Amino acid sequence: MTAQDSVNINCANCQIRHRAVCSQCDDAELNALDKIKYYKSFAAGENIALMGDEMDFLASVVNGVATLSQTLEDGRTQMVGLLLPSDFVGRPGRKGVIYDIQAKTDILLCCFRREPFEELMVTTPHIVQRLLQMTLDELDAAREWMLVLGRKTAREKISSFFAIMAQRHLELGKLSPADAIEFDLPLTREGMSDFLGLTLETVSRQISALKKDGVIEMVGKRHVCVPNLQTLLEEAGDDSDGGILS
Amino acid sequence: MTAQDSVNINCANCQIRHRAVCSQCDDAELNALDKIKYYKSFAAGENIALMGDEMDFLASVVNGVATLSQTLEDGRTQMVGLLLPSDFVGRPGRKGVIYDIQAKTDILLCCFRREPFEELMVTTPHIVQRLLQMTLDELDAAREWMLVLGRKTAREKISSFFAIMAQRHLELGKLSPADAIEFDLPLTREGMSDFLGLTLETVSRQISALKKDGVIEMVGKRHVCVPNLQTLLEEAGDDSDGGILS
DNA sequence: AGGTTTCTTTGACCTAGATCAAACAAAGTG
DNA sequence: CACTTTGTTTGATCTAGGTCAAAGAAACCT
Repeated sequence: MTAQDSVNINCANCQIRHRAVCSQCDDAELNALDKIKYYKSFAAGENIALMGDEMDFLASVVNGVATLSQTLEDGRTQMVGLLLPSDFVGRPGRKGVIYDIQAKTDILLCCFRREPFEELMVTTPHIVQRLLQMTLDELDAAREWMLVLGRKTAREKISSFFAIMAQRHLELGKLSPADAIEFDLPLTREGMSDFLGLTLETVSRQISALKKDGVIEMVGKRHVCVPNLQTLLEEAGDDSDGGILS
Repeated sequence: MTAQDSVNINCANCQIRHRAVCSQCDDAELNALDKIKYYKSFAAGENIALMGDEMDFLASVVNGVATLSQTLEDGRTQMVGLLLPSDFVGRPGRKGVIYDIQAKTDILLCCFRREPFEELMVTTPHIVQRLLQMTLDELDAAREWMLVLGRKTAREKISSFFAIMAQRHLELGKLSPADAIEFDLPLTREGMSDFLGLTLETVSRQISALKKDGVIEMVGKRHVCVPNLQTLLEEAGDDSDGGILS
């Protein structure tokens, strides 16, 4: 199932070229990155790395979805990051992995060998600068999520999650904000519960409730339609601006 | 009350010199920073900046404690950052403030004028590199905190908070890990409740419970003594390693 | 010293969401 | 195609932590 082969991408026509860690690089810098990169794919459900592992590469998500999560001894788990296309995987300067990193869909990574990448970081300011921007965005997103986890109700949590997915979709897509937005959920009910600090039963119940109230429509169990983003944002308590989450 | 005057610090004998954003700078770079810096102090309770403000400086906390927090329309608030000495304040590249930043104790900031600082970031890799490290640390801390907010019980939350404060104190101080650790809480019960996603009543009750169970001792309402860090860590559910939080 | 104001503790009660349980639905397997 | 596995929904019940209320206890006035 790992479509590890038949990968045929070059930076010039790469879909994440303008958002990823390489987005501020000039041709020479891109060339240097190209020399140390390789593609690697994982099937849905596969672990990319587990807590305690050593990871000898850093990577950009080209397509697909992965998650970062932490688990307590008794099994309670909290997702702490959702990695979407163009997001960066791994921490420069630290081989040891401190989260479980799991592919939630089939996923393709553009991997950089750690050693040479870290050397490039010293000599190539554009990479460090972009990485800093991306990390600051992730930090803002994490803080936005702390508000959700700490203070929102179950209904607001679910609404916030849908709102983020919808807005992500808006950014990437070509839709106008007034249109209905449709997308597939990248997570199961359990995945959402781990993201939101809820049980999967509560997730299911709240989705049913939002459906009943016409805030969302569902086609099957994974496909969501948001007829009115503003309504959803109000349910999320975000109101005016809408959450950030990079 | 603002001890704005009588500030007499130079980088050579600055207490946060080895941890702050300037810690990797050589003499020339430090000199450049020195030219664009000034000190500014705030009294306990004073707002350093509010959401929506424009901040025309970036800064390092020299001493004292400040918090970042977010508030929903109906007043529910969640603290999303605790700024301690050497921590960086403000986001390079974005003037607009998206959190409320409040001094919780009297605090002294080493401020850099935004424009020249951002120019220095382009020409001085050591600054960007250090800022990236610090931001990655903050991101790890934020993620650690997401686990606390999303999955821990009230008792575990309070224990986690005390554990972090205790460990912070260990790092800075000269104590051996086996000793009893003493420190002052930088937050009121309400402050802790905003940090932990609890009500202040629950915070108070859980502190009483931990006291009764001998996990902590209190002298007055602000001074904490942790006779055995390991016990506290077990209460926090962190067990083995203990939370990160930069 | 008396009087505010701010912070903290404790009690009584209630509710949002967890837990336990069961049925259902879809997808993969031999 | 029956059969297991995995994910989802819904119901019944329970409980951790929230809410409401009131009484301390410091700190800060004047």
